[in-house]
Amino acid sequence: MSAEQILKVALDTPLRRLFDYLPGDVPAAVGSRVRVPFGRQQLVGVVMGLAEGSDVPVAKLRPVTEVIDAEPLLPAALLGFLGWAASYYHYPVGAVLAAALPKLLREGVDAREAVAHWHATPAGQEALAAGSLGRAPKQRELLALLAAQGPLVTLDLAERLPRWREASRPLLERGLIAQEDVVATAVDAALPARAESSHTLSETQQAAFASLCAGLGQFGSFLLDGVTGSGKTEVYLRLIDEVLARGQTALVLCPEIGLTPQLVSRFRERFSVPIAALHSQLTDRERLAAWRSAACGEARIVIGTRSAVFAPLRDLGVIVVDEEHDASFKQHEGGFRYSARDLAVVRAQSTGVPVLLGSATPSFESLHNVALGKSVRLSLPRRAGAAEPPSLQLVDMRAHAVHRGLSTPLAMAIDRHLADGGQVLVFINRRGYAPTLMCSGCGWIAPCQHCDARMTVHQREGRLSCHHCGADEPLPDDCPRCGYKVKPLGHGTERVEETLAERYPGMPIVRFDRDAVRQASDLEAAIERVTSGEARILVGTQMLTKGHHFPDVTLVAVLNADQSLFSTDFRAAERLAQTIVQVAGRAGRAARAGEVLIQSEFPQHPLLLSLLAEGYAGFAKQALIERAAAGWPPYGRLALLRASGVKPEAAIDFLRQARKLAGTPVGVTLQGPVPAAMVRRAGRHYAQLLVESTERPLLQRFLNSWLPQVEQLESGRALRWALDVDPLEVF
DNA sequence: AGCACGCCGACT
DNA sequence: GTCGGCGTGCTC
Repeated sequence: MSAEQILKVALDTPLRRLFDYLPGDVPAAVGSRVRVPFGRQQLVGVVMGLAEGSDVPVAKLRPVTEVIDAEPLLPAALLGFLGWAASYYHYPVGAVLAAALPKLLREGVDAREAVAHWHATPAGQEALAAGSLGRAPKQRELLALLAAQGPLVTLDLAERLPRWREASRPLLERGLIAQEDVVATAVDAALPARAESSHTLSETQQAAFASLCAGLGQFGSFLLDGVTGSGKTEVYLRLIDEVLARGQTALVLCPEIGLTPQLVSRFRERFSVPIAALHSQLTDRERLAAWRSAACGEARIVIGTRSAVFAPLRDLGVIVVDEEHDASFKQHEGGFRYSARDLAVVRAQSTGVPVLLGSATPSFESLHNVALGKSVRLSLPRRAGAAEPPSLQLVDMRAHAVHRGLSTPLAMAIDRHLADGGQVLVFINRRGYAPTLMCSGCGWIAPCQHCDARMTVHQREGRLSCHHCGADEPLPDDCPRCGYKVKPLGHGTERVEETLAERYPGMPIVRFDRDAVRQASDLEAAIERVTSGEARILVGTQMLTKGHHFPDVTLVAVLNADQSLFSTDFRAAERLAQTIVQVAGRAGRAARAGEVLIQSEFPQHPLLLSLLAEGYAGFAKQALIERAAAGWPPYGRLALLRASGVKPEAAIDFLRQARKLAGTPVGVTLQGPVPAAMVRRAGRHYAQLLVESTERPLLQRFLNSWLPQVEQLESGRALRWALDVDPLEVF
């Protein structure tokens, strides 16, 4: 053992460096949490490394207060992965660790489950032998039980001796029994029984499954490209069963399971092993329990949203990312901005296990990786059973009368499908009654006081609300400028629901949007109304494009496809195509073929034409050629420096100085700074500076040298700024 | 980020 | 006469 070692500790501060500490009385291992003095406070940090010396003068070093974990909390592999994530996203490693750990662990609670064990003390044994406690039968019974069979855990006691807790108190006080916290150690799970499945795999499912099985035990990236209803989940389940049989565990990432408990219940039905679910609706205690369960090897499957990519599974054997195209895998605000999908691939690579990305509408990144040979594409082209794929058709809104947002052909199609007993799904990506409130006299439009945005009309609530900052005010009757009557302009889900209710009196309608569906139970109730056949018309937003199948829906109507057609963002077309294909996939699961009508003012738009003519794959091929020509991702690599300040010019000024610091780097282009698409949001002024490169290493090298300088800028102190590596949106 | 210290207005 | 506003400076 060498001379005293210096501990390199990661702390949850915005400072992008480690802090050096002298060891305390107890040695600390890399990966363990320590409590350390930091200024005037005590913080919990993680030991990232041990060193012989320190660049900091010895006099400034302080000893750690306490070593919290006797064994490393984070195994070396996970710690290395987190460190990689910190460097790739240029975010302080201490803050990355904080994002990866449950709050209670961040605060220093024991990472291991302490289970109370009760036993009879020698004094208790004597008292029992002496026959005392004659007048306290309950106490005597408890003492006898513990003397004969102890130590027993709380759970066992509760089972064997109801109301034992009361009896335990006097015994405890008199020292006749004692309680000892025993910490649960690693669980060595027995190999589970093979899961039974009533499904027979189709030929293509079988082929995909076979390829995946052959890939187990080593890194490999697979794209499971299957249309809605083609049975992707069944392939996941089979693969995971295989992994479990090898004594390994599985990590499944999916978008927003809080609102979609179906996936978790499907896993629970299939597998007998413990499953931990990690999502945003857990309490701190539940999150800690799930984390512990994964860490000790008890949970064999972890299913979770974005942040579950950091879950500490033991013997990880496979990572599955369901709906990998989904934007919710990218954290794009707040602190640590990362892509859980991309990190899943990195984690799989460093762990040496396969990663399976599934989607009916793969992200362009994933398609590109297939083209580069970095990923293997497994296609499930056919729907399970005999169902026909839905037919997509455009409705030219300029060529037909449009009444309250519904064109005549669309309205007639709805009539027809309802008359035939089908269900109709109406998709409009806008909640509220109308996106605008306008004065019919002077043209005044209700603005948000804090954003460069219009207030959305919520008629039923009688409110105006801003969907960007949450501002909320009463709905006025008259124009505040000229006093003339105001009226809602445009259509949202609430208004479409009203229109349909008037057109089809008595026809039950369900609305799916954030206003109508606030929690999981609302969603389940709404889905139940649809699947039971009670509801005939579904109106909703994005919420309708995710996860749920409505087999009796025979018509899908897309009301406003045009919004994204002319967006300045390079990813808008990809998004629109994914949305249309996903919502179209909700229909016609059963014997009846689904019909999909898309209203557009621009039916000649190349994007829509290629999507209709060649489907998502053909559209993607075309759009990828355009991306390549423009140098956008996945061909180029981006980072976006965003800044916001209360003063209008502060953000731009800061970014100008940041750009000046950059000089003229090789292989890297800077664009801007420019005001953000929405300059003012929630009272702050936003601007951004785009950094582009054709090569990821060049971009990384530049950021490594540039960011420390940006950090030193005086002008950055008074405002908020953040770097977004691989941003999803660049407007 | 916290959490100090540090100098100028309205209150018991 | 104090309580407290948030400006700037530091944290191994």
